Amino acid sequence: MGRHREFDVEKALDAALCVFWRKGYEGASYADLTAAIGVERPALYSAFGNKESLFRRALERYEERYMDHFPRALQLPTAREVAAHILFSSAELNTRFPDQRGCLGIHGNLAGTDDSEAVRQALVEFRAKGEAQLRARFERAKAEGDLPETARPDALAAYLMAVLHGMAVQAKAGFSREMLEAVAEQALAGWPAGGTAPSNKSA
Amino acid sequence: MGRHREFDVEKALDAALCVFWRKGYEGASYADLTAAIGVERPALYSAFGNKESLFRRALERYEERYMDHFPRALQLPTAREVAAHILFSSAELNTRFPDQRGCLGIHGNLAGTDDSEAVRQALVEFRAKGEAQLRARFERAKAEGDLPETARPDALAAYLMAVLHGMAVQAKAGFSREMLEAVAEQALAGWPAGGTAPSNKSA
DNA sequence: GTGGTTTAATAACGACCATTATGAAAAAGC
DNA sequence: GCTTTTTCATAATGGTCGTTATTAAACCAC
Repeated sequence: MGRHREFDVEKALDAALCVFWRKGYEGASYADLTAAIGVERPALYSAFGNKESLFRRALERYEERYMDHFPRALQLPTAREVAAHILFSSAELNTRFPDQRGCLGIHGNLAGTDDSEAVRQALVEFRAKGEAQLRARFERAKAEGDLPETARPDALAAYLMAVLHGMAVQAKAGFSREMLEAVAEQALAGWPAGGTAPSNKSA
Repeated sequence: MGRHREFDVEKALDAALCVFWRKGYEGASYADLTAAIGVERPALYSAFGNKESLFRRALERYEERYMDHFPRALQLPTAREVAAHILFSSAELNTRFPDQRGCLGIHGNLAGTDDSEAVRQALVEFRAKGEAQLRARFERAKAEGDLPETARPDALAAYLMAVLHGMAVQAKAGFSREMLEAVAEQALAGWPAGGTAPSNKSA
C-alpha cells in the first residue's frame, strides 16, 4: 500500500554517478544532483539516505558498471597480458566520455574538508582492493613461472596502480586517448620477462 | 607612513601552503587558513587578494621551495639519471611531512565546483610545464644518443609524469616511502637503454 | 468511498562559505 | 599635538551548503 515511487532508482543512481564522476564528492551539490537526476531533494534522501551513502552507492555502481574490465583482466593467462589489458582498458575508459573524464576512484575525493574523511577513506579502500587483487594475481604468476623469481608482486601491483592513477589525472587534464595509450605502452616496456614457462596456460 | 604590517608575509604564505597542501583549494576554508596563519581574514585579503590569488601565490612558493629537485634533476647527464632523481626525490617529498602528504600539484584541485575551474586549470598548466621541460630534456638526450632513435620523448615525459602523479595519490593514501621507492624502481626498470654514447658528458 | 500509508514538491532550517564594511589602534610627517 | 595613512579585529554581508518539517497528492485495502 501507499504511493508508488515515480522515478527509476537505477537511472537516478546512474545520473548521480555522472555528477560525482565529474565534480567529485564535495564538488557535487544537491543542486547539481537534483538537476541531473530530475528528482527533488527529499526523494533522494528517502531513497538513498544522505549524500555520503548516495556516493557509496554510486561508487558500487561505478565498479560493477565501468570497472568490469578489471576482474576480466585478472583471468588472462599471463601477468603481462593482465597489466596490458588493464592499462589499455583504462586509457579507453578515462577518455570514453567527453565530460566525466578520468576515474571516479581518483578524483572522487582525494583531498578536502575534514567532514569528507570517511568518503576519502572509502576511496582509499576501493583502490586498495584492486591493488590487492593485482598482487595476488602476480603472486600466482610468480608461482607459475610467468614472472621471474626476482619479481616483487607487491611492487608490481603498486607500480601498475600508480600508472593507472597517473593516467586518470592526465585524462582529467584533457590528455587524448592516444597519449594515454603511449603512456600505457611505456609502462609495459619494463615489464619483467617470463621466468620458466610463460605460455603454457592459454594455448 | 602609516601603520606597519604586524605579521610576516612569507611565514603567512608558508602556513597557507601547508593548509592547501593538506586540504586542497576548495577544502581549505578561511577558518582553516586564519587558524593556521594566526592572522585575521581582512589582513589576508589586503596582503594577498582573494582566495584564488592566495592559492596561486602558495603554488608559486610550493614550486620554488619544494620542487627545486626538478630543475636540478634536468641538469644530470643522462635521461635515466634525470628520471631516477625525480622519481626518488618525489618519493621522499611525498612522504616528508606526516600531514600534508602527496603533491599540491595533484590534489590541490583535481575535481570540484565549477567555481574553481580557473584554479584547476592553473594546476593543469603547472603540471604541463614540468612535462614540457622533461620532454625537451629527453629530446636533447635523444639527439645526444643518450636515448635510442626509437624513443619517444613526449611519451617518456608523459609516462614519467604519470608515475609521479600516481605516487602522489598513493602517498596521500598513506603509502610508505619504501613502497613509493619500490614503485620508482619498477618505473625505471623499463627505461630505454642508451643509444650510441650514454656516458660521454659527466665523466 | 473512506482510512491508512507512502511518496511528492515547496520551503524552510541552521551552519558555513568567501568577501567586505566599519571603526579602533598604531605609525609617520608636520 | 595633530592630521594623515595604513593595518588591525569585530562583525556583518548575501549566498550556498546538506538536511528536513510540512503539506498536498497518489495509491492500496476494506
